[in-house]
Amino acid sequence: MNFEHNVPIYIQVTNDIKSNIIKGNISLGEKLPSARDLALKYKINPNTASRIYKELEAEEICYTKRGLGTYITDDLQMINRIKKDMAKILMDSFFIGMRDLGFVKQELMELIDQKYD
Amino acid sequence: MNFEHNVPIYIQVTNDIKSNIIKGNISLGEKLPSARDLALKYKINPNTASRIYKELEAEEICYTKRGLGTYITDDLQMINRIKKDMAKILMDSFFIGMRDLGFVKQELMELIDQKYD
Amino acid sequence: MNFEHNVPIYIQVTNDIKSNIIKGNISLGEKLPSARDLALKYKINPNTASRIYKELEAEEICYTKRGLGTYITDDLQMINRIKKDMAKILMDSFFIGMRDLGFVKQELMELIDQKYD
Amino acid sequence: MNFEHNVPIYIQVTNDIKSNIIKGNISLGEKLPSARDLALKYKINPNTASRIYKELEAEEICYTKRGLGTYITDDLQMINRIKKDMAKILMDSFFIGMRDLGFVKQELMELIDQKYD
DNA sequence: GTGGTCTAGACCACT
DNA sequence: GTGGTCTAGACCACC
Repeated sequence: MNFEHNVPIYIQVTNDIKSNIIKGNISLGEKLPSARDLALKYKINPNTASRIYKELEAEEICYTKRGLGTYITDDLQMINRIKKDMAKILMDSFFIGMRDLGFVKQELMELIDQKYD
Repeated sequence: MNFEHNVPIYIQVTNDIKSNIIKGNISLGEKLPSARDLALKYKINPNTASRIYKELEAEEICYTKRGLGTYITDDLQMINRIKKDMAKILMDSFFIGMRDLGFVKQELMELIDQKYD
Repeated sequence: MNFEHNVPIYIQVTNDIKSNIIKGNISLGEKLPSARDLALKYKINPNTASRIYKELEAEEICYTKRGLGTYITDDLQMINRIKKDMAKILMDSFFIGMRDLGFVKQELMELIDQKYD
Repeated sequence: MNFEHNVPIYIQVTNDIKSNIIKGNISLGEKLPSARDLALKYKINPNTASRIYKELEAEEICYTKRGLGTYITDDLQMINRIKKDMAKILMDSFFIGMRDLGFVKQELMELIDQKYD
């Protein structure tokens, strides 16, 4: 994974994991790699890896069994919730930003058409 | 203007000024307020105001006449350039983000429809 | 039994066993299940079960007969001792905590009244 | 401040700050010491101090102005909220614990009386 | 000067 | 072996 400058690594990895959950690459209830292994996988510091799991825990996406590891929540609604949340953030900044630039509905439709050609 | 947490004030004000240029609220060649007045207008620190003008100058959106003040470039193409640049940044993060969340073209079209109802 | 996150399982089970002794669900001199059976009963790791008996032994609440199993002490004063110890710990953290929050005697009395309605 | 063993320093300091807010030693809207100064005051590592402010932010007790410092929320209801939250945690563990030990209402009343003599 | 992030490494409790 | 906490120190962006 190549990290963007200007946006914290722990945010980028957190989002990557969330995307993988949404896309089904990671299943509900699944055990995540240990913080140390996650650090190796993404070539980051183990402390940063811990922070990522802490972040995911704060969002109730995973939980931790002491001494055993970190697991994805098996709450069925969680996936929809984070998909909705992440989409909302993306859409809000996009639509508000484009509106401020003077774009109207028709133009946005055309931009999407171009994008998918 | 209400500032977002987590995104630098100087970026937010810079974008606000750019939007106003694009929307025609600020005209080509127009004189901008002094850094001190800008600070009062946006209720920000004067140092931050200076930085905003530095930023706008670096992007060749305005220029300084010594002893007279800061003026918007009167280059007609500038407006299209910044509109295109800002739109590109918004679209890239939007489309990449939504694609990572598994959204496809059809769904994006529907979201726009909903948004404009 | 549902375990609290953030508090060690071995502490929670230890307290549960102590409570059962105090409430008379477990009698003086009674034989406790083997560590393996305790693990099954509470759905915990056998190592954790061993640790629980070690803990109880350290507090002189039970003792081990080699080859026979683990037995509750038949010291009559033990029950009062652990009841008093556990109550003291609960009360100290409660009273100190509530005092730090600015609660006074009268308010505590009222809270208890509400609690028992 | 003397720290308890077994409970994270950052939790203890967080609670200390919360108590001070509740008791009125810290006012709404007040600027908190910089993370570095907090570290000096409590004789802890600056990183631990940062973590404390992050914790308080997550609970919406304070917020941070970039480059300026950390400030107590000026939400009037915040004080009642955290007072209620902290009291609830204390009371739950107290009442459940005491009930498990077989104490009844009358006995709790008497214990409070003794405590305040 | 202020907070934010990241790395490095140590120690501990829990399973 | 697993996560949790803490220290130490560095670098950066922001005001």
